Amino acid sequence: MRVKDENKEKSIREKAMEMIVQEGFDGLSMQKLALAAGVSPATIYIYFKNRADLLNQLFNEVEETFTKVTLADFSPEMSFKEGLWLQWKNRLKFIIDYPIHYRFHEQFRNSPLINHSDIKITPFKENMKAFVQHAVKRGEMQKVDPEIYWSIAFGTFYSLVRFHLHEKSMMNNDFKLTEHKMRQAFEMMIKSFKI
Amino acid sequence: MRVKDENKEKSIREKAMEMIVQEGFDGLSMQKLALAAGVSPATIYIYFKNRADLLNQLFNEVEETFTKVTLADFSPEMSFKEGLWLQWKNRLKFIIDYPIHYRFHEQFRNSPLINHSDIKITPFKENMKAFVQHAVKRGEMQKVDPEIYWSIAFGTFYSLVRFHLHEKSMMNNDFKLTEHKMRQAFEMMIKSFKI
DNA sequence: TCTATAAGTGAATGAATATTCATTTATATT
DNA sequence: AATATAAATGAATATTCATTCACTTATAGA
Repeated sequence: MRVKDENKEKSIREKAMEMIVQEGFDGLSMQKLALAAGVSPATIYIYFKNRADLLNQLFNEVEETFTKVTLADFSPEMSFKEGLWLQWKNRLKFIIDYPIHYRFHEQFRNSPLINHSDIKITPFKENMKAFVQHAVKRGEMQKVDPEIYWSIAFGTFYSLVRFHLHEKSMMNNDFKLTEHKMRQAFEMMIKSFKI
Repeated sequence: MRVKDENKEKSIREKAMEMIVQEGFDGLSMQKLALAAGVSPATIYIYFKNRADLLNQLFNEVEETFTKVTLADFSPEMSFKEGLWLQWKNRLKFIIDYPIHYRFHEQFRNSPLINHSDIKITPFKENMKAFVQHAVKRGEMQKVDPEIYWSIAFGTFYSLVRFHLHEKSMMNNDFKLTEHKMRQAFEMMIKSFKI
């Protein structure tokens, strides 16, 4: 039998994400996508059940990559400060290495599509839960509702990223959120957790 | 001459926002909108130049309301802590009083449409700039790049809101981010600014 | 080399899309 | 009451849409 050309699927996935990032969800039509990916419209339906399935698969792909990058070198036993800083660095790495993934993800999670989608659960939450439990046990932080320290630790980070994305264009490669500035923000933020 | 029926425009605006919040940008078609608003498709084009103009006008309307609510009772001369807390309360009020506006705004600002739109400048930034200048002069906070304290102060807030929106449904009226919990997060967050 | 089979296709389908236009309707002014 | 005028309309237009289908192509195993 004829063998599957993996470049085809990859091309479809890549172009789809690019189109969505550049033109939004209503900018993605199957025919335009097929054209951009150098493929027949019908071919898309070999790899994806339909348009919604394509979007869901893209989202899951992004989540997978995100989890992989973010958890690199991370261990729940790390000290609170060290672990959080690694998370910041990893997340920034993801944003820089996969800018289109990142923008697609931001767009998707703020859209109502997220409700209709069947998203896989990432191993992420459990990891972070254990991380905090260790930190509390060691007395490195107060015991408060998880959403509170989450919000301080990552809300600050993403807001910082956002500021840099809005001023300059990440796409034009002038996305320079220096480690120095990140560290400065981090050192201030981390004071929140002083007991 | 025949007089303009203001209910018609209001209905179009409201239904459009609802549809976008519920189904996303590609869920908004002019014909469905006309049907929902109880109006002929052609009527929409009396009030809006085209689809893009409609979206932009909606966004500007939201920004206007947002600015009004957020700056209520606010003065740049307030102490840093007091002023920030008022901002948190005002922003929460906006989210609770105008849930659809809020969700529309979140969706819009994360979409590529934001680049093509001609958005009016809000009096917001200048207000906040003055606010921080006063605080620095009074020695209530360190002098750092604005994006840093912005990120800590509001990144934390919006992240907290987001947590509550994802768990429960704001639409179902069980959006209960209590002032107590907000205050708890605020007290931790504000420690970042201790000199 | 032949064959079975899944990959891949271009053209077609009917539904939905944004926008326009000739026409009707309501009202402020005369 | 008559008129001028802009609001409002329903139907029509030409595109574009997601998806399907009958067909062709490539290749693994015989």
